[in-house]
Amino acid sequence: MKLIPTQIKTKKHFDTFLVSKGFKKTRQRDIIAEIFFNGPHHHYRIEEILEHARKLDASISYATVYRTMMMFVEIGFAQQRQFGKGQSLFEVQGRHHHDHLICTQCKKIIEFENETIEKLQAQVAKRHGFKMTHHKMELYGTCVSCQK
Amino acid sequence: MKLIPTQIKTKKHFDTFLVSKGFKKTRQRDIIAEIFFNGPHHHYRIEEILEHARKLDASISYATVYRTMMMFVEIGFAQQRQFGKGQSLFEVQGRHHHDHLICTQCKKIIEFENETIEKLQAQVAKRHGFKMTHHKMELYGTCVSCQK
DNA sequence: TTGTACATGCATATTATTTTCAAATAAAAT
DNA sequence: ATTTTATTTGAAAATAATATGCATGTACAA
Ligand SMILES: [Mn+2]
Ligand SMILES: [Mn+2]
Ligand SMILES: [Zn+2]
Ligand SMILES: [Zn+2]
Repeated sequence: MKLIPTQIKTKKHFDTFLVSKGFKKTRQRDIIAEIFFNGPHHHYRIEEILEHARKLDASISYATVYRTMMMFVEIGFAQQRQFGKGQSLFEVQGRHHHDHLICTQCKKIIEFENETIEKLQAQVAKRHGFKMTHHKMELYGTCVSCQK
Repeated sequence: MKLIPTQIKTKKHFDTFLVSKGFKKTRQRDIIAEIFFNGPHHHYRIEEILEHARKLDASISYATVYRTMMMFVEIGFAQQRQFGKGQSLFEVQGRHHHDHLICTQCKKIIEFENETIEKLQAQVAKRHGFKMTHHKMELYGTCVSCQK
């Protein structure tokens, strides 16, 4: 069993993708990709990308951010996640698989990996005859700072 | 460490609850509770309850089913779940804790428990200083029959 | 019975997402 | 550089799920 280390998707990859598939490089896509791929954290709402984008170009619309994020997902450059209710969050594709710890108070998100749990999940699926494609594991609670 | 076996909530409990809290016993609540607590499976959409309810009383409204299900959740008689997108599913509260295997093809839901995974999840949370309140674990894939 | 607070049904509001379409524009063709 | 064209955009509207306001109806206590 070998693991091909999945390449982390970057803005440069996206630029290349656009050209190679005959899509157009636009000011809007450039700004959105810059924020999404090189921004300070890993879990963006469409609204947050929009806010940041508008600081660079006040005319950018929600629809364009929406469509660009959907394109990222479509072409495998982003993962779309739903934690609880509320809006979807998007994160860059290609980093190591991980799950999430979520503070219900301050909404802080901590990523973690646990190989043992992953193996047990695969076992459970197999035991029920499932061909597992993916899973979702979220641990909810209060983070250290919110406990004070 | 002892476990007080949580009592499975029943329609009878609900009837008692209504009386004890001064809420009214109505034809609508009776029908909805009957379907929810004594129906043939464990994961109901509001729309499904509504359909069944209307066979017994054609005038029952979506709003009433909605509010009744919300009441069940509010008073701890139901759990509300969101698998992927789409509508919420509701299941009776008080059965043993479990997680879910979901067939992405036929939407079949299989429940499972895995004590080892639960312990490891608690460990992960603790290691990050989290006071974990609950978690969500869903394994997605194709079930036996859908693999043929 | 009758009074009244609670519950219901209908309509409408919210929230997040998705699509439509005329106008704008990137990139190819002159 | 100018024209052509197909793609992309922004604004608005459509959709989908959830949630609420309000006039009317009803359970149930008096
Ligand atoms: Mn993440
Ligand atoms: Mn279940
Ligand atoms: Zn916190
Ligand atoms: Zn299936």
